[in-house]
Amino acid sequence: MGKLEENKKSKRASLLSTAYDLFVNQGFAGTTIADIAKKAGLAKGTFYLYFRDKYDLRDQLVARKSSQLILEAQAAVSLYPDAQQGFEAYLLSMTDYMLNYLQHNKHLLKFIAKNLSWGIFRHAAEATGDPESFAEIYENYLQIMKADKIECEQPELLLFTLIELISSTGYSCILYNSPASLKEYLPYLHRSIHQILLAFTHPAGESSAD
Amino acid sequence: MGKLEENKKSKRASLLSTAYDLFVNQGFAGTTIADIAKKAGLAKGTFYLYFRDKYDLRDQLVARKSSQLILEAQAAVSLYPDAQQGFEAYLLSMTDYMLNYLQHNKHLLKFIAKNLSWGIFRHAAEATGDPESFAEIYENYLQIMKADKIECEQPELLLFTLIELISSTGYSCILYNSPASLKEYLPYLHRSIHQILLAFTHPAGESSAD
Amino acid sequence: MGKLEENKKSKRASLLSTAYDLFVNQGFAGTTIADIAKKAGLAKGTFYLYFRDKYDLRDQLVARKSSQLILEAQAAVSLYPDAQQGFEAYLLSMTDYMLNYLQHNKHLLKFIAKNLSWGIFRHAAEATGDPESFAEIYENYLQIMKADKIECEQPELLLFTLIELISSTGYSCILYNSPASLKEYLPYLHRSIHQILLAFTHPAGESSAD
Amino acid sequence: MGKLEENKKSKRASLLSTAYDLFVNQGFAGTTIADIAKKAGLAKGTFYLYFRDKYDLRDQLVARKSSQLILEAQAAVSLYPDAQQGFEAYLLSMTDYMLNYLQHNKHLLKFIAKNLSWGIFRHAAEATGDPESFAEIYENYLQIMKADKIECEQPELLLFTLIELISSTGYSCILYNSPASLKEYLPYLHRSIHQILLAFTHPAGESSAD
DNA sequence: AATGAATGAGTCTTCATTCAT
DNA sequence: CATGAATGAAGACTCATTCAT
Repeated sequence: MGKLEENKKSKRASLLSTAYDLFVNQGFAGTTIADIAKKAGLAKGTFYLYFRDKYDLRDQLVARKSSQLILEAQAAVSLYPDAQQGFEAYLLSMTDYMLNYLQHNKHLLKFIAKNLSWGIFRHAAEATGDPESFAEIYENYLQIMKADKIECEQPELLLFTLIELISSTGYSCILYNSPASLKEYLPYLHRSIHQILLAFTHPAGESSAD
Repeated sequence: MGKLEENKKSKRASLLSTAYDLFVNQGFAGTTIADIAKKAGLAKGTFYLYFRDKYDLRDQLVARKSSQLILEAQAAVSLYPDAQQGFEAYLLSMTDYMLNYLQHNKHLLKFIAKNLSWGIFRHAAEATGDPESFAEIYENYLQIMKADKIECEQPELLLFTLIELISSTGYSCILYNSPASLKEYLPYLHRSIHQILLAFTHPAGESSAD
Repeated sequence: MGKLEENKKSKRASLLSTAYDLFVNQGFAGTTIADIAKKAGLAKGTFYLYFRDKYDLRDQLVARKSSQLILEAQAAVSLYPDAQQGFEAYLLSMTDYMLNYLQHNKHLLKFIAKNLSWGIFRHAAEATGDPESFAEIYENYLQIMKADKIECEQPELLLFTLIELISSTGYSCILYNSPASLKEYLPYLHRSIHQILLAFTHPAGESSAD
Repeated sequence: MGKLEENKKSKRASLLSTAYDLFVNQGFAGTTIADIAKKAGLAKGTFYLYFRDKYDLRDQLVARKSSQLILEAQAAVSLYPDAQQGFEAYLLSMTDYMLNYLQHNKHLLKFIAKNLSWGIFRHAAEATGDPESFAEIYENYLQIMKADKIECEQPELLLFTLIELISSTGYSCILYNSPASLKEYLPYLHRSIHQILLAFTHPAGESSAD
């Protein structure tokens, strides 16, 4: 019983991770269900016991991988002394960590960026095997904001703005080196993030910036 | 001779506009070369006389449509009294115009956003039937900046940053109403743009902002 | 024990009637074992405890439904004053009753007609849950013939001829209105039946017809 | 040009005859498009250039084969001295010829009988490569009737009745020997045909029979 | 230059059946 | 007896691309 449940879970996980490998190496369109099933050591028909279709699998994967990346970044960054300096330092460290990671995993970047959208992210993150992911990410984020005594009326919109900016500019710089390499662009991205923070927050003890 | 040249041009244009209609209504994957050729009144094989393949066509189309939208926005906005107030006012007007337009042309938004990248944009814009488009857009932009006596070391990076931010957040708000509707998000987008400007420019007679 | 036996019987019956509903509504090929089992509240594997395969089920069903229709017709018709007038009147009433019924149950017609054959009919009718059906039908038929003092050397061949004629022409008229509607064709069918009777029987006190 | 047209026609014919062989030997469901194409020496995709789908092919085939059988029978029978004796003799000869033929081509019988219906017959026969077939058959039939000076108000319904009776009883007798072998049943079928003729016709110089 | 018939690899999906629990 | 997860063969159909005409 417990055995069976576990078995199912492991098969699902196997399918998921196998598919990820293939998507990332051969592209979404270039990967067939047969490929996935075969490499996962399952029958093709079994695939459809776990996912409605190829697209269902993709969306779950995008949300899952995005969450993982952010969570990993949060975990790694929490150890940086720099990142302890406050909310902004934390955000910049996160940005650097993630973009650096993506620069070394261009396939992941391609996969995520082409398919990610805030909606899918929230929805799928909630509807999936890791329903806690998004909540966890958001909790961490709020907590650090609070620890720094930052007032922000729309923390979600701020996060959204940052994620969209970072991922879309990162996509272009890393994948096409256009209009600049990541290295060249990063300072400007940092400054932009700094400024956007000002647009959304009332730093402790001050009135609205600008 | 001139006739023949014209003939070719008109066929190419026909293919392009037909393909756009179909991509926008049935999606890229849902549109076949046969569909395009038939609707354009040409034989399937003829398609390959004008485009290397389906992807070539798409990329040219994305660049073309993006340019058109921006050029149209520039033209329209140049008539606004508001937009005459300076560089920032101009950018905000442009933003409003384009997002409003996209909100009423969601298919265009979908098509552009999924496939647009700064690289493709620059490259294809240059390599295409309207080779002047990108240059023209950029010229206008620089001119207005100059007219407002704004100093900016990296005007291209600024433009890039703005376009990426606007299009990626717009995509989510318009198409998914997530995390907020466009109407709700717009004030924050405006503020973000304002702040990003500060990050990139030295307004006349001042030292670096922040 | 008796309980258990009953249980099995009821499951079998449930499978049978569920399958019939589905076959009739979605067609034989359009119905899966999974559909049947699910709707019957049983597991897929259980199906195979009761039927050898999908075809076994179908054949049993065809025979069962055909028998039911004829038995029902016999029962209904036995109450008609008309049908008391003799063997021919009885056959014509039966014909009308059945064709009328099938006209209002086209799905049944389709299902039966496509799959019925005298062989399956006899065999399956005997091998099935209602092994008496065919015998019962045939008994009734013989009895009425006898009551009318009709001599017939090959009553089974007569019945066969009539059933085949009625069902195949009925199929076409009802389902396709081709070459005529049932209403238009019925008079001719009646006449044909009348004539076929003459071909097979020696009405009391006469020598061979024609 | 003429070459190409011919080429297409021969491919279509090849597909048709190949499919027939396979359907008849492996059954309709047991034959795949791949089988057909391969055996016809064409690519799988080519099949779909000539037929909408498997069912389209089947229907055309059924109509074609039925027509061929009848036309062949008409041609063969026209040489019989017996068949010159009049309309009834002609019909009986036709019946014998066709049933005899089918007894030696049980696969054809199976294929035709399971799928034939008067509607498909007329429609497909008209819509197909041999648009004259049905018309031709019917012409012959009318002509012989006329030559024998037979009056018949509904010649089409008569033909329909006969075809349905002959094919459905033949099916059972030949394929299942049930309720009798063809040999045993044939005399009764003859008598039935004779009688049905009487039901539909006013033989020259007489009033309605019976 | 233009055509469109031909290709055939590739796609997703279905489903009867088995078997470990 | 009953289950339903797993199977995997099988199938129909698509379509970007090529090439002989």
